[in-house]
Amino acid sequence: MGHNCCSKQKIKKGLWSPEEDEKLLNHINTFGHGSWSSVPKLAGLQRCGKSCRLRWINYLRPDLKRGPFSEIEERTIVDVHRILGNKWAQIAKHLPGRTDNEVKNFWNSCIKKKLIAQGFDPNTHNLLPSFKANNNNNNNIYACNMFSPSSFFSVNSSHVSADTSIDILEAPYLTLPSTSSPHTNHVDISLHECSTISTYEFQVQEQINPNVLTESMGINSVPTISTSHLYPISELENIVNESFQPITKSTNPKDILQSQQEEACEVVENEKPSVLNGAQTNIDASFGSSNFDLDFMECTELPCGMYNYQLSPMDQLTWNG
DNA sequence: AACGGAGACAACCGCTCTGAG
DNA sequence: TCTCAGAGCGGTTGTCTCCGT
Repeated sequence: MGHNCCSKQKIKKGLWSPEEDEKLLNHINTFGHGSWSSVPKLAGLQRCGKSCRLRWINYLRPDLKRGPFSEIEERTIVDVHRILGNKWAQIAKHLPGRTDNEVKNFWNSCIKKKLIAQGFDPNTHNLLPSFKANNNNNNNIYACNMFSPSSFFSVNSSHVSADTSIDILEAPYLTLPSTSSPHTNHVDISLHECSTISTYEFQVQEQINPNVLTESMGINSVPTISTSHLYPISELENIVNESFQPITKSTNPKDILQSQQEEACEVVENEKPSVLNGAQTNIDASFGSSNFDLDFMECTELPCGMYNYQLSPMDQLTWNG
């Protein structure tokens, strides 16, 4: 199919010469681009309007930031991608001076490989099967799906017997337990949301409503929820079995992600105030040190973000260059 | 020095969306 | 409501550079 403008006339393709760049730049600086289809003719270029537009957006625009991506930008890309998928234009909106094309290239050439190297599926951000298999041999780390497809449930190893093995790999959401328990032979339980950036630690309280948690993340924020609860080790397996219940309606990753996004959107609309206040929920969220980007949340239809850079398991992984 | 592979980046292609008529 | 052109987006391909052999 292609675009008609190129087939109608003799159009140059391939890399742009400095002279062409100068012509386009001068024209747009003087007249603006107006209708892109008319730009080539007015600027004296043997290019199609589409090509001119692309050249301007990806290369000539004065507000572009050139050079390598910073670590923060990498984190941002990974985190937003985890929620939105290959929505490069949307992702790029959260990276001032970067274009969708640039983000896309960076993802394909760099981040994707890093994620794979760390055992994550770059499409779903879930653990790769081989990586899961390895973790199944580790009794102290359990992976599950929460809002993010890639999450870790970890148990303090100093308290857990070697035969405590609960496979909750396929649980798409985390449901907090509603039962209270006697406080003997306690172990500490913490829940670490394991993306490349995020760590969640949920506090389980006595009368907690067993609502599905769909707390999500934001960009450039360092909010923390430092929480813990004590359970008797004898009940650990029961607690986990009760607490991590798959409620997925589809095993298709796309369906799961979509439903998660829709649910996240509902949380934004309905529960953001209560989550932020911590008054009507049993989660005590602290945003004291956060520069959480609410614009981002609204724009990407996400609920409030809660994660901690320092504690993220993925942060402890090395990004092989 | 020549060659080939890998990586990074630029640009194109094909499709969808949107707004005007 | 339909059609069409323009704009925008994501996937893919092309090109260049670097590096190892």
